[in-house]
Amino acid sequence: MTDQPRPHHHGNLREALIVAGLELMEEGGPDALTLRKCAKRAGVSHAAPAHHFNGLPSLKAAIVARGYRMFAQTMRDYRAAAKSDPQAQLAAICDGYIAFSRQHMAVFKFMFQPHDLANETLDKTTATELKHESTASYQILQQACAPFAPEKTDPASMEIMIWSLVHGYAMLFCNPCENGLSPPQTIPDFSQILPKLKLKTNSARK
Amino acid sequence: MTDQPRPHHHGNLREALIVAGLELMEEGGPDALTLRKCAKRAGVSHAAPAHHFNGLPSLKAAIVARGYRMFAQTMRDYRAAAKSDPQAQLAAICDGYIAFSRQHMAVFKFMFQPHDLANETLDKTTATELKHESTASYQILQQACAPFAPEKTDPASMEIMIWSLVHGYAMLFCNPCENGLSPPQTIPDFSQILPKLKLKTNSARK
DNA sequence: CCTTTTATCTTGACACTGTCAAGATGGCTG
DNA sequence: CAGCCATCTTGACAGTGTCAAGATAAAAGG
Repeated sequence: MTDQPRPHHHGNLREALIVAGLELMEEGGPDALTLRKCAKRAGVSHAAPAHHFNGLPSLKAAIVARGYRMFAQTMRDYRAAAKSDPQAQLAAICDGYIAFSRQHMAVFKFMFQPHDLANETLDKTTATELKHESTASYQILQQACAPFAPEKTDPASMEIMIWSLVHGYAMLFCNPCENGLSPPQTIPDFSQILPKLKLKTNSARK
Repeated sequence: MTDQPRPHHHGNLREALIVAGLELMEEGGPDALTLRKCAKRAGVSHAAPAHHFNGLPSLKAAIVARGYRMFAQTMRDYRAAAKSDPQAQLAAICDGYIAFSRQHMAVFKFMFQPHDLANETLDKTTATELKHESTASYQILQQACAPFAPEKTDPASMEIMIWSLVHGYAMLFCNPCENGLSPPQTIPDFSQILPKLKLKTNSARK
């Protein structure tokens, strides 16, 4: 009942601002993300965020980093629930990839939307956070692709092919089908597309 | 010499605003695109654009539409310079796709970045323009993919697979390799990736 | 030729944004 | 207890999109 509205020290403002930003984006699209609105939603003055993020781009980067964390976790969950053979593992990760893009479309769009950030204008915490979470996500995909890289070839080639495929596919659903390169009528399920690659494990013969 | 600065009637303000917007975006990134700056660059008062675009989203949509036009033209040029067999035609279109994404990276990123637009807030001219140019682009890809769709299957399946692949690949280069899902070291050329699909024409046997 | 209409642009204003500077608050270390 | 320092507030500024009202000039109609 002691309703002192603001204890002056929020306690965990940085975190609160990130989740406020996520909420705002899910509710009103990317342009609804605003420093002042985040501050208000966190119950804090309009200039408070400046002490945790060196500007709006840094807050955006932190949100993207948070998105990567959720993204990686989704893929891990799907992977854990699948069989252990390489095909099933890769398919599971792709399913997780696409599932995340549907469930958290706003964040997903925002994550892979090319911002002006990534410059050196980010505060160090956010920059390292972003780097860490994004490489963690990529490594999950990388591990799943490794069994399919033909011997004597750069595994990156296979990674990029699969990554391109699933990412491009996920991106197709991000536009409301009215503008942009909207595909014709119905889009086949990804489970019908991945097998077209006819992937073979490199150690299957051994 | 009769330097009357503004003839009050610009003559072709809509067009001038679009190219101004394209320039601004190439120079300073997506966030540098501003109604007022476009107006100033076109030599016009800050509220003039409102008479040609019903708000900033519409101007953005018009710029995207212009991007699609250049995009389609690039693919047509590449296609025209290639051999006439289906493999070469498809490869050429993919090369054009990727070439455009490199040469006009700012616009390319902007085109495929999910905006809040596409809503019904667009003025009719811009909306139909956008729809027209984007479907024209997709049809080019569609035609090139058609020969490879296995009979008795929905050709959309093959289109989407190839589209996903080339689009995802092109997207990989849009981030300055510091943030986002940056791939490891070196990225193989797309000419090494497309053949992995081992595409066969459906009428080759006939 | 003159008048009326209409498209086009200007001016001014408003609320909102990000960002900076300066001060207030309160927990922490010494 | 004193002082420090991270944290937050207040106030201000330039820049933004958007709206309303008026000015301008080209076109249309007699």
